[in-house]
Amino acid sequence: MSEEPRGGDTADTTTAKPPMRDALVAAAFQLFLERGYEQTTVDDIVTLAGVGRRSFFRYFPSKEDVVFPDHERCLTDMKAFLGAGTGEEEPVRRVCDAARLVLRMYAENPTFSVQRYRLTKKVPGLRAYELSVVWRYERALAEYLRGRFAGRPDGTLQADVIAAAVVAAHNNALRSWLRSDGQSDPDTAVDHALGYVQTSFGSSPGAGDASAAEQEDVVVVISRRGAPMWRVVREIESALGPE
Amino acid sequence: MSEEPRGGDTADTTTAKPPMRDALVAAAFQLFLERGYEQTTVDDIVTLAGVGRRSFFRYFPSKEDVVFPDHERCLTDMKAFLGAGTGEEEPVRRVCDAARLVLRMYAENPTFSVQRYRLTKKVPGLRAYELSVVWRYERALAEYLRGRFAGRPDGTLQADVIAAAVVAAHNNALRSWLRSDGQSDPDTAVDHALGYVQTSFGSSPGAGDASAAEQEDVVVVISRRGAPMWRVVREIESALGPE
DNA sequence: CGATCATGTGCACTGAGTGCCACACGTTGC
DNA sequence: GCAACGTGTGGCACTCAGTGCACATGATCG
Repeated sequence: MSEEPRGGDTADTTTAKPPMRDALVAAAFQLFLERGYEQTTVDDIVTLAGVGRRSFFRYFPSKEDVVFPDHERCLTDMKAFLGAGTGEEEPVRRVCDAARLVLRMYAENPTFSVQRYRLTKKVPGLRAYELSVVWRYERALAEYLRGRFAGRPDGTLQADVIAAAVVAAHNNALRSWLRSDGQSDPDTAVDHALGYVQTSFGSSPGAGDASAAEQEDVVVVISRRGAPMWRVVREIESALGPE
Repeated sequence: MSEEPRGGDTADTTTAKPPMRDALVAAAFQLFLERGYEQTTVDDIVTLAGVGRRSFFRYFPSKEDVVFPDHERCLTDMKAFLGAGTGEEEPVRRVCDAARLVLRMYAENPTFSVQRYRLTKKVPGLRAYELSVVWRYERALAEYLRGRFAGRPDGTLQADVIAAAVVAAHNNALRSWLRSDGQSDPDTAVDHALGYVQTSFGSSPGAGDASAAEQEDVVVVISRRGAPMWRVVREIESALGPE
């Protein structure tokens, strides 16, 4: 695999630390692909990488972590992105943009992402671990939305549901891209999927995004006699657009 | 795991239970509660239960499984419920009803559910395992919706998103009930949460359920010029009434 | 020079999970 | 009665993931 795409040892502060870490990832994936994940022991990895067994667990807290080497950084980036807002953005749109950060990470190394996808699809243990990774993204989005929806009735409920919907839509598009071996265009697929979520939860998906703007904006408003007026107003408000 | 032969020979699937399995669950929870999950070894459990170590793994494929002894049966029930429909039901409403089966299982043993909730909240390993359990429910709902949405454009996308939203809403209500030590009313909370999902995805939540019928029947319909007509029709149809 | 710190290694240990075999039963058949 | 069975159970012995601890190196700093 790619032994060390980043050239200089004197690189930026974020990512240029460990040569050994990358060597372990490369050795691990080589063995995983040629003989399977469960058939590969940590000892096999470290002997191929030429390092001590103890060093493996210094870089990766578990054997599964070597399969997702960059998710920790991506989660940090997502939290930073969500925390860097002015607090005036449309919340649903904001979490959709945050989800796109994950797609960007996958799209940076298509071949690596596809290989990992095939692994996680086959190995139940890796699928379970991936779930816990995805769950942390979802929690980050939900926590952000909870903050933005504070005071709103059912704020935490809406935050949890929308976060789950955003993650599901993102993963749906991401998986279809991975299934195409990275041949299709991931960005338009994710835009389309997230557009569906935005329309479902009553915010116009467009506003600067031409591809999604023309697709669908249908919300049916029927108010039964006796329905609380504050709810009618809220639905209309949220249906009409970005706050 | 479940050695239940398909098709009830005696009573239905709930009551044909090995005594040893229950003894193991009881012993395990006693130790988990008094000294913690990670501080309890499988040897501790089997010695307290008075059985051999090997028998533990005969009934539970892993140590985590003893914490969720009845989810396998519940998942089977959910799949059976989804498969038993006539194919004419309103799909979103159907998966909401399926999700209520999970709530029912939790509500059957409130004290047990609350104890387990406290455990999973504290132990990261159990949280991860719970995620894989919840994921299987979500996949069951999504697969059902994919079948119902077959042929529809973006059918799988809508299926995945709605399934995720239903699970998130259900879990939101379930957790608030668990946090109240089982004192609040779980059914109304779940009805309310699922009602939010149903309105978000364009189907009236009421229709036969009196408690939910009077609470909210407000759907705002705004159709942008150029929106596909089939979607407008579908939204109006589903918003207007019982399937 | 010694002191400190960071990074990598070796070793022994715990504990989960598995494979294999033996034993205790209950039943059926002769 | 005994023999042949299938089933549930217990008892090792083993692999492997993960941890704690001590030790070795090298660099920097006083």
